[in-house]
Amino acid sequence: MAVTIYDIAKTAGTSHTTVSRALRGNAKISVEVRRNVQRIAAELGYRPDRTARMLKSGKTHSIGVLLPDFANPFHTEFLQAVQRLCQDRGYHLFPVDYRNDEKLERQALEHMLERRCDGCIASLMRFEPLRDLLQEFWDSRIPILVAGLPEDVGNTPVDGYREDFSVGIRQAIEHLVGLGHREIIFAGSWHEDAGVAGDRFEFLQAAYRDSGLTWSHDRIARHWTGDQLADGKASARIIFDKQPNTTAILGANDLFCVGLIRGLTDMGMSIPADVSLIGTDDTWTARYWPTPLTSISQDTESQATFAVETLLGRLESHQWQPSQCMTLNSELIIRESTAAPRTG
Amino acid sequence: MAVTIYDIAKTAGTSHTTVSRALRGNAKISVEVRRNVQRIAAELGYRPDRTARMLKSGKTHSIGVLLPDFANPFHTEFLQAVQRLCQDRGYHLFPVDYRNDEKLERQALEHMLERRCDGCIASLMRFEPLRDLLQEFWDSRIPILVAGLPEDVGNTPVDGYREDFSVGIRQAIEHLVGLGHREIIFAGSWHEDAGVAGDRFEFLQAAYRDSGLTWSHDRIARHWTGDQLADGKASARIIFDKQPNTTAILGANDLFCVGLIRGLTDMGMSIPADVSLIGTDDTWTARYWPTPLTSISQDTESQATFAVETLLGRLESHQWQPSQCMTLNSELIIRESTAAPRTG
DNA sequence: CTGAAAGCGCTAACAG
DNA sequence: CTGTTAGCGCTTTCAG
Repeated sequence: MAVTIYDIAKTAGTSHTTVSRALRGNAKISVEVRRNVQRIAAELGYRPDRTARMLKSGKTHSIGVLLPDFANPFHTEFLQAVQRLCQDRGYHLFPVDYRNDEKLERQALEHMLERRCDGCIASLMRFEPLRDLLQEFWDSRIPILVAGLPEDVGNTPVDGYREDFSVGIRQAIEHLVGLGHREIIFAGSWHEDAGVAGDRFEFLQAAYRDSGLTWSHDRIARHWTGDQLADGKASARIIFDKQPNTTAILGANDLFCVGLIRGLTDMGMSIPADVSLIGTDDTWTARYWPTPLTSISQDTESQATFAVETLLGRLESHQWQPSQCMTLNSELIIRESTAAPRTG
Repeated sequence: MAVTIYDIAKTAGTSHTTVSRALRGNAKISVEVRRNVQRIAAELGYRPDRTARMLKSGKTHSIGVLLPDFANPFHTEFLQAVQRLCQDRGYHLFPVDYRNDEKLERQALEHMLERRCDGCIASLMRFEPLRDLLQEFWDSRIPILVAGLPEDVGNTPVDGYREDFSVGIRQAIEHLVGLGHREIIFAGSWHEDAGVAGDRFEFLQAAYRDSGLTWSHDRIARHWTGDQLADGKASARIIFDKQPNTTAILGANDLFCVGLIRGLTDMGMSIPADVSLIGTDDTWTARYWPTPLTSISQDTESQATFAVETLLGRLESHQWQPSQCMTLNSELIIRESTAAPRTG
């Protein structure tokens, strides 16, 4: 059916090996033979079969990128950054959206193992139940880099990075307290026992205390169905039903915030007049929102750079010793969604 | 390195053929042998090598999905819809974001050919310069389905669908004229000679005339750099510099509208008090925006369904006769971004 | 029901 | 510089 190097070899009157070499230009081949082969290949409409190449060479030149939700601008911005970095290095991306579904998440990881991706970058919901697969990646010598790696990975050998939200959260709380807020809620949509969000609570707690606020678990409003927009919208009511005195909210991610704003608006509240809001991630939604969102910013570009460099570094140097984890800083960007609370 | 069926065969004391059969469950294999093989495979941590499977069987079980911009919710919503439909049918998606870059677009298409995708769904910038590749897909018996197929595909054999914007645009113009608008601009960010947008102009023109408005090319404001958000933002000023009497704008896509709103807001204009705005695509941004956008809605779900059904239909039935093109209707959804123009 | 043998399209020693 | 030979890991006839 499709034309192969054998077809080219036949019409060129040479061996398929020569064709293979001529087409890729590495080896020493006489100029005329090369040109002739290339001409014939073009005439015949030859396309190399990558699946064959992969099998033979054991390299797929592809990096799997596992993300929870392509609808979330944070993840697509990250993906685009990764893509820009990879394409110059000759790697193709194999992006997978597991849509906040743990079953799909696991399947996707297994799929990457079976597809023999050269490497993998993954933003996981929960680290814990995937330890076995992560170990398998390591054993198969497929470097995998995990975004939002929890503090305690135990003896599971993985690379990764983690946001240090302590700074950003502290700045956020101080900013709000400075404006006069006392009733601040941290709201978001995450899985009950997600590791990442857990980390933030300690920072939160510390930040609250250091700013002279009393801490209690009521300060956290979690609502999870897997749909960030809907969860955000629903949260508006939930928060004010339980804590009617709330004057400021920290939203766990920008997509959730979009939903939250919708919910608040529907309740007749406006931002920042009735309630102050701080987003997290600082995606285009935060920047372009009619009332631009004050946000705790993650540096997507740095994350992507670290991820790609670490991954390709491992790939190209075959270093399999220590696993790396980088900590990145977060920072508060003040815009217009925060203001002094309504008095009285 | 990795464990193969030969390794399993050896420890199971059988042939690799039997192992292959036992593992997939299709062929007739005695229950005990099958169980034994499966147990050993699990113990050894066997993972089938998909690249080998692909090469041997000639099927990759993957559908390439080529899209211009993952940052645009319209495209990711489509992608997620396609994914939902494909996963039940046993196909994996291979999504590629060509980031509005014609060079990357072409490369990606070639890559799918070389990766031997079973099929392909593509939303292209311009049809014209890709005719040769589209023909190649057809010749290679790789069904490809093009979103936003132009009216005139000549003799290039491709499947596709196209939005019929005439209805939506007519409704939009009538809606605006009904509210009292006379100075309506169609604004967007598209490549100079993109085929799709061209279609809309005729509808536009007809719709303008039928509503008793005078038509001229000044009614169209095109600004293209490839970044929808930035283009939208910049367009606000451009539009009012040229046409200060504008009272309503039709935005070519939702991401562009987000930018446009930003630009308008920066100029101190509010929606719909100072200017009415109608979006296109009706993504979550339109629905969740603080002032929910009146939108010309494309039915993403229908598009995805048609795309997947047509593609898999071809794949499974090996029908290579007539190429199909479906026309889908658009419809105006009225929300809060449109109102009567300021009098005087 | 099971095994032996062939080969998917390509790359990579190893000889010439 | 070029050709011969041998697989990569798997599926698939074709005989037992």
